[in-house]
Amino acid sequence: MAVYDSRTREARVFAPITPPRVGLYVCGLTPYAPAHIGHGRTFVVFDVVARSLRRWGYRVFYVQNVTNLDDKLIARAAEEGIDPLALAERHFAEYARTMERLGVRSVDYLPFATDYIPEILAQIRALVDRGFAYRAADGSVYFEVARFPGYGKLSRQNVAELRPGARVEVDPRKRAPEDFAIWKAATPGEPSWESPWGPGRPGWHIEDTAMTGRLFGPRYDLHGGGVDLIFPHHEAEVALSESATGEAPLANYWMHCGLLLLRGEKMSKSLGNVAPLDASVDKAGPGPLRLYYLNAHYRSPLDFDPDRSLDEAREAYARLRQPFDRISEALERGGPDREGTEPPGPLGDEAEALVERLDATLADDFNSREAIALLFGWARRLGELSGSLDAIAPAGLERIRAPYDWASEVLGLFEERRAAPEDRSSRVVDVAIAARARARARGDFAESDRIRDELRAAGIDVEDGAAGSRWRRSGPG
RNA sequence: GCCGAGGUGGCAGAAUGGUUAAUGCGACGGACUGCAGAUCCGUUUCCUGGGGGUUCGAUUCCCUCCCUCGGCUCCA
Repeated sequence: MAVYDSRTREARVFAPITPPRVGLYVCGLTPYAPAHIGHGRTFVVFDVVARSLRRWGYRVFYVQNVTNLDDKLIARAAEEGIDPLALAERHFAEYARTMERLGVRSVDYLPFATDYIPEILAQIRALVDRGFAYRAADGSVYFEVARFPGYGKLSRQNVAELRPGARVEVDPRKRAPEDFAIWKAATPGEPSWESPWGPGRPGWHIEDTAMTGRLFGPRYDLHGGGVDLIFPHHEAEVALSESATGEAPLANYWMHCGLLLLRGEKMSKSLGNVAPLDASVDKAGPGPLRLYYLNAHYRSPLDFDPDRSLDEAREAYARLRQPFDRISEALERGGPDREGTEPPGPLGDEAEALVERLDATLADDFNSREAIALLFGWARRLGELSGSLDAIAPAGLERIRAPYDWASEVLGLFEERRAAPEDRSSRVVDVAIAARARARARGDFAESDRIRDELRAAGIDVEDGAAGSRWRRSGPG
């Protein structure tokens, strides 16, 4: 398995510190507002990373932090007149529901920043004691970048050439513009904790290193997040942890997910170009949305067009899953004891070889796009024999379904199909279809069309073919 | 200004120092159908930002220019 490490800027063979265990840490959400479709990309990508590693035998401990207290949360909560921690809780609950719908279930632990205050204070203490951090007059504590010579090695930034204040105003309490707050002095009315430097709350960067220090130790295997976090956030994490512990590197591999752009630009509240994640799951369905995300290399930027991207993904997803549905239906119809033939030709062997190839493709820096292209090839292959599936014995059907099972396990596709097999065997629908068949047989197309329209209104699509009528649920797949 | 990622057909997006540059969407044609949709098959063999260079051969490697996007100390 090889992964592109954004620290060394090259693809490297993956070797965990203590195999088969893998510590995976991904920067999660600051739940000050509902998650948008760009967040979804990052979390689906790392869901596939975790699924893949587990499939290949690694025992992954996947941690994704939740920054449940920061300036934006406090500002937003003040607008709404509620407690910032409660606001975070509310948006986090929605986020968790959306992740569940999207099939993102690989995360083992979602620690909240405010649950790690003792670890944060301990790390600040270590940094102050070692001379890497200083207390400002108001009781805030800052990390002094000039004391850490390795600063910039992750992002390859040169401190002298940065442009302070480009996006965020420079805090006058700092000794140097590049210093950053690790403890923020309390403001009346905001949540705060006692500390040796006065009451306050944690800065952003130190929450991650306090958590990983506690959960993984001074070094761990894999750190992920969006590319927009490389600087300053991840650079600050490196500086904090390596200064506090004296051990390096903090993470052996850094994976950075490309941004999802909305018509060429990053989503932001100020531009007003935010596509909410939950509504996108509603519109596209979990499977198509995952397909959309995974249909680009994770490191590439991905351009989202709200007018067409989700529709395209739905069309493609429906096409991809068609043979899978046919196989599953054939299996359900006959039961495991149904008699039948072997799959024609060497198809079963091809399926086996394809699964190996899919694993190899994903093992090459998680090239999900290439894997999807291979899966479409398999769909085409199976489409050629769609009519004769019924003749194949259950064991044979399961063999040729193997690439789809792979896609389900690793990419998280087609899970909705598995979750709701009862949709396929609704007696009521079968009765309506039978009534419509009788109407068609006697040439009563007005009645036949009326039944079809009513079924469609109820979310059932009817398809007429040579072998009779078939039906399926319409709507998000 | 500095750091980084990109520029591939109508659109979204892969890949590779070498026969027709994947895959999907869309479009077109056909099969199926009472019609439609869905599905299946086929076609879309004049697509690699501009200019240099290395090479027998460059979309791929090197240089340069242009453009877009991201970051520059609280963004997935």
